Amino acid sequence: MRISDVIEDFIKEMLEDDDYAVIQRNDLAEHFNCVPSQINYVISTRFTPMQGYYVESSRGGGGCIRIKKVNITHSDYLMHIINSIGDSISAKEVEIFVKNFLDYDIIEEKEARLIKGATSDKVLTLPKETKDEIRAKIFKNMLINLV
Amino acid sequence: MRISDVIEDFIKEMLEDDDYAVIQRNDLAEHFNCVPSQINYVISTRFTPMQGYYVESSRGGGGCIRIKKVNITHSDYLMHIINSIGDSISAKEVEIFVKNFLDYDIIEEKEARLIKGATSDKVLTLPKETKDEIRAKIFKNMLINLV
DNA sequence: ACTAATAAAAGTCAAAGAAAGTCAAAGTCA
DNA sequence: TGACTTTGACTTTCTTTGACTTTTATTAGT
Repeated sequence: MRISDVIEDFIKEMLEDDDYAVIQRNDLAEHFNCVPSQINYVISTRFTPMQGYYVESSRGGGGCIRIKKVNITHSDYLMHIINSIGDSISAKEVEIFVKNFLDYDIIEEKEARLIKGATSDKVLTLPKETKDEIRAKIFKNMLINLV
Repeated sequence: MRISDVIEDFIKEMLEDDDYAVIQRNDLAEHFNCVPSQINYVISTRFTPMQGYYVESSRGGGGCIRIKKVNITHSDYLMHIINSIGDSISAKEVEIFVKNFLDYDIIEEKEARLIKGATSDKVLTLPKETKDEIRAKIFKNMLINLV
């Protein structure tokens, strides 16, 4: 298992007990025996606003990073996602969304496979830009049907 | 015995014990003394969705390939449908299929909505022929992932 | 009490490293 | 000879690492 995944899980466990996960970057890095910037990497790839997290931090003595999971209803969350998706989206981005939907129990395994199946690169045999645009339309329209 | 068959058996044995077979391409290749891309060959010829497998992978440090055997329930019927669909299909035809699937309890309401959402005319904003071709690909790939 | 210097955080960014993916040429076998 | 298999060079994606920067708190000197 990747160190990034371990750190991700660690933070998510903290969030199960508490509303906020408050961490000190250097301590956490030392705890997991990695460089401090690895923590930034984890946060910027796994705790983004798109993924439903709110992150604050302060520097200097006693500085720390505060991570909060914003909890809204499933349908609000979906609407928020739908509105935030632009005219174009990559297969990878769809996958990240789907993973989150699964994590939040918004969809089930089978539905996840349907979404990925409908938006996969294999299937959308079109020039790059058209492909990402059509994918965005398909994805959004599927989500609307889940709300 | 071909090396591909040996690798195939090896993976299938893993799947007997576990739900998922998680492999690292390079390790496995080294283990069987072949080039890494041989693993891709095995997967793409013996572990396709049509054959009842679901494969995911991730690149980069710690990357791996996850292979899952999906439980095929209505597979015969679905396979028959998938094979009978040509290279092109209209939205209307998809709807008829979906209605039948619902009648026969092969899919659920939500899944039906996802399929229709992904294949609707308003979403596939492409020239007529391309549209019906892409729709056929999407529809078939969704069905494959439904088994 | 008020600076100035120092220390203690966190942030940034790009290079290096570690996987997996692709594709086409070459080989094999019925 | 045609379909399947093997091979390998090249590509793409993601993670890890580390040097350098910025911000903030603390402390020492007046």
